[in-house]
Amino acid sequence: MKSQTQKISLIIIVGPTASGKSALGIFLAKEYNGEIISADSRQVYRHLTIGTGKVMGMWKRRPKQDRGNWFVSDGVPHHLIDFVPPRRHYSAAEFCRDGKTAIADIVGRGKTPLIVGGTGFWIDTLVGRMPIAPIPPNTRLRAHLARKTPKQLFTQLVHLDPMRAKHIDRNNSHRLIRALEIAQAGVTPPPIKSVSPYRTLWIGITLTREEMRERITRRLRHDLRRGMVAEVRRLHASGVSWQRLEQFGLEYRLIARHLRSFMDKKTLLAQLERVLWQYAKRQMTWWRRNDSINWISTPKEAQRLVRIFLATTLKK
RNA sequence: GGGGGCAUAGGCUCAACGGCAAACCGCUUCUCUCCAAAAGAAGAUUUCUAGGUUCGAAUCCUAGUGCCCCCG
Repeated sequence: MKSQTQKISLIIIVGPTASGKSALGIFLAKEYNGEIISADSRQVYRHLTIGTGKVMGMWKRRPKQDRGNWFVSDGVPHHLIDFVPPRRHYSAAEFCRDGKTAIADIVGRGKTPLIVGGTGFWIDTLVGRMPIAPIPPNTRLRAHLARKTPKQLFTQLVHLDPMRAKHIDRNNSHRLIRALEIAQAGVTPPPIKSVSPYRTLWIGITLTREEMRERITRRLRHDLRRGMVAEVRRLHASGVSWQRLEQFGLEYRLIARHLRSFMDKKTLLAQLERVLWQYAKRQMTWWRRNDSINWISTPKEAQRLVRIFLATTLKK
């Protein structure tokens, strides 16, 4: 049993798309008796496999008398991956909640949790860098507000929650609607800064621009050869709407358009490269302002950081 | 060989009575309190070339160059 005052140690691996996060995660998990919590807003969905770059894995019965199954890749259990039906929505708040449970579960069995993934926002909510309001989505309200212009939404927010209105992006309907949702619930949002219950080691994979481009292209070619287009066709055939595929973004959005003949194969390839590149840059923009990240370029550097990190835990 | 048309940013996109050269996409950078692979913001970059007319030219005139079309 850990003492109440001792924080749980977390290893977090981030990096732009196709940078090799998953492989590094598995490598470190094997090396240091870890289990992986995937932090990827698309890999949570079942049947989104090739397009999300999900690791190859199998659902296996959990050992001992433990209930349920888990997703195992290369002998390493992965949590919060491949478990949500594609037609259902899974939010950052749910990830935050489920992630905490998963961490407790892993630590409870004496293992080290490694959070690995490309969705920076989700990771930040999980580790307490970015608190979120415990107000569930209100579909009816959202549908109602969706018809208003950002200007109208902003005006409403000024009345309901002037503090929030002060800082919000007044052109961004998504954010305005969510802010109104929270305001209507009559709950004061959590403080900007909260104390994290975790002790964290952030590891970020850096690549030169050329390397990033190369990896994206290579991975894209590989995924197309593996049948990424067929995967999207299958999803739609099984009842996932074009609209839903559109929401998934990137590969799913563009391939869905291709399947509806909005663009030919050549255009598709060019567009895919483009949006993946843009995505990778957006990811980097998110992490660039996180000073805690140790940027590394080889597994050896990561290994060294982890060794030191875990050694200092034991001393305490 | 003869006739006609077109030429505006990185772009098989595209606007501008002779009066501040716009838009869209891309590019660069940024934002982020439940759609985050989402959504939003800011910025850089342009009138084919050489002359002429004019207070003033992307716009009118002349020539050149390139592309397209028609007639032989």
